[in-house]
Amino acid sequence: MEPATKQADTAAARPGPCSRWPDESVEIIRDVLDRAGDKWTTLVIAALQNGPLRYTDLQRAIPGISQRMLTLTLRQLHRDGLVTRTAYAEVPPRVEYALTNLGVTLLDIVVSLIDWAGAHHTDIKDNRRRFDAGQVR
Amino acid sequence: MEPATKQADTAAARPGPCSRWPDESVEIIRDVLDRAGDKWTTLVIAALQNGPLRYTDLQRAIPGISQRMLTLTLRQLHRDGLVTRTAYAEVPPRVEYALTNLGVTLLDIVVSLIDWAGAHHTDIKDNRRRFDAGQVR
DNA sequence: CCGCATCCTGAGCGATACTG
DNA sequence: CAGTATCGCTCAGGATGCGG
Repeated sequence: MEPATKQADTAAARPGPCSRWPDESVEIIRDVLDRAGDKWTTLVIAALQNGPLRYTDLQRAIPGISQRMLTLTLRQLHRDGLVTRTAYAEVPPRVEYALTNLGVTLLDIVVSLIDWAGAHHTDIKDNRRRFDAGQVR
Repeated sequence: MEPATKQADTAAARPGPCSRWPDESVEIIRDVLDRAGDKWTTLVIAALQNGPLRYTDLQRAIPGISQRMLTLTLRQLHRDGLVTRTAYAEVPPRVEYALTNLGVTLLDIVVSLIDWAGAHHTDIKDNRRRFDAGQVR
């Protein structure tokens, strides 16, 4: 497709996937990307798709998660403004987590990702099997 | 695999975000999700959006990646059938990587994610600053 | 030029026990 | 109920060097 001879004068502009944004933003975008694509983040966001949930409800909604990771993930999400944390001063105490508007915008993508995984995991399992059998093409 | 009879105690039948699919698939979906949301995977997929690239081109297109991670990520993607690996028996050798059809389906989501990060990283940076300043609400 | 193998470090994560 | 604190351990991943 592309002749490799253009590498001489492209010192200023990086031909990368992030080239749409100024260089300074790239780190942050990476950071955001890392957080958003994170395993637990994805699952927590998805778990909140039908409305607010309490801490223990979340823990039950996400089978494999440990207390530590749930707490950490929720704090990150709260810090980033993706979820709200509402503590009711009651006895017994009650804390609810819910998606913010920003969180909802991410939800769409997260749902897409989960759907994708659900739709193609069979193909992928198959591909892996074939690859492991004989180093295909 | 596992006996279908005694499974009741752990996370067998929990109403979670993945409850749309049979329980056996959940692990695999998790696995796929983990892979698909992976930092380097995302960037590699995005880097290939405009067509095939050679190994070193990919390395240049993704500034922070190490050889090890690039090799590993590419092998995973190849194994999962998301990219093709074509080695030309030339001197000097040339190897090109390209998205498969399956890879392209993931590309859409990956692009969405990157766009999302690009669109909201300012908000998020702001949110973080505010959170760190005083433990807001 | 392409890519794999090895070594090594430390961050991430799970398990457990403890407070408000 | 909703977290925090501490301890280990695994393993992601960077640096280096070799092989095709």
